[in-house]
Amino acid sequence: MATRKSQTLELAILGTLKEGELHGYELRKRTLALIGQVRSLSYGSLYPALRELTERGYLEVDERAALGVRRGANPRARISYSLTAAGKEHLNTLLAESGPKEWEDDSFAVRFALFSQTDLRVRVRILEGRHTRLVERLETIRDSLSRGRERMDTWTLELQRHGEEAVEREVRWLNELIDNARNEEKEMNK
Amino acid sequence: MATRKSQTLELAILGTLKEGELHGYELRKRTLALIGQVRSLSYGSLYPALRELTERGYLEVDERAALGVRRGANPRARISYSLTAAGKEHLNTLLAESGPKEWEDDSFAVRFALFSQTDLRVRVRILEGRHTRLVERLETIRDSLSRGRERMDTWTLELQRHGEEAVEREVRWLNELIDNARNEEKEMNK
DNA sequence: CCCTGCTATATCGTGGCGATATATCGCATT
DNA sequence: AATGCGATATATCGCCACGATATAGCAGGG
Repeated sequence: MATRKSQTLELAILGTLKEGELHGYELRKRTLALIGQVRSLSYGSLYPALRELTERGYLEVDERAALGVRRGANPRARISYSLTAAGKEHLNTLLAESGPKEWEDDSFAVRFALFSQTDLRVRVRILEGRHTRLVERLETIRDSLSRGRERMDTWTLELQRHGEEAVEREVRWLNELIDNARNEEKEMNK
Repeated sequence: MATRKSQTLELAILGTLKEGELHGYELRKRTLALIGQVRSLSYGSLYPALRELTERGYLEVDERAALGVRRGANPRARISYSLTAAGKEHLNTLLAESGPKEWEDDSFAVRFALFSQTDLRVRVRILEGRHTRLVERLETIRDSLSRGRERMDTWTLELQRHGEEAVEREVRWLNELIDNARNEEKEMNK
């Protein structure tokens, strides 16, 4: 069954917190700066996630500030969160993964944004996986385009054509990144 | 407070059904063929939506088949849905709208896919709105890129740069479409 | 000096996704 | 002829994450 709760959000939070302690509001801004183009992040997801991560022992909160808020003293009192030792460990575990989930749209963006914290070999595997995933998608689109060439509506066709080009662009982009990463790998082995 | 239930899904269903009656399974395939690159559509959303649209009087079902299924006779018995008169009217109402909602990612894709059923003037308004929306997004990205030029992580920067180019591409695409539509408008007024 | 907008926390309703269940049909494989 | 897989077809269920909403202090511009 495994936690169906998106590890993506979990990873985004832990990865952002790697730099140092932050309060919720600032954390959200930073995370959105990382991946705001692709994902959204509302407080309705953030705060419950923070609470859960704290319960699991991956985060610790600034207790004094927290008490202040609970007493209703000041709604602007910042509650700072920071990674515990277990949290750092868990973050590294997540950063080492490179399964099929990692190359879906949402997850990939987060993984990519955290590449500077990611091992070179894992990086390459993720890029390659994403590449394969997109090539599959290209095939699907092209099948659909050639099968329904005449049956299909002009605008639907145009939309798919535009989508196809967008995927092609991303594939080319990935090719460059993979090349660079492979060269970097060779440099290291010298 | 006004149906918070995404009109997008509603419109996608009604728009697909415009062509003629369909059963759920086929309806899902067709709709995904239209906008599958951008949106997803699970049965967990589709069937409840079909039920609700039927209750609101916009759809009618093939009763005999429906009874057959309800009796558990044949789980593969097709239940066909078709637009009622009220449904067609409602579809036209939705197709005439061109508010700020219509140029968000999800909604725009659906509206675009249904352009052949959409009035030329509404088409232009939606394209222009989408254009404005994307230019805004470009500004946000560029701000973020120039503000944090040195502060930001290499990979985050690279991700945003790539995102920026994707948006630029879509803006150029829209420019072409808007030009074409404007010319078409002139042709008509001659 | 007010009032708009930003900082900052938090919860609530619910829509839609992904998983799951069930069962039939067609086609290939042995 | 049996087996078995994948596609067809319907439907529900748990629950996560979004968007809305509430509250309130603070800063700054007009």
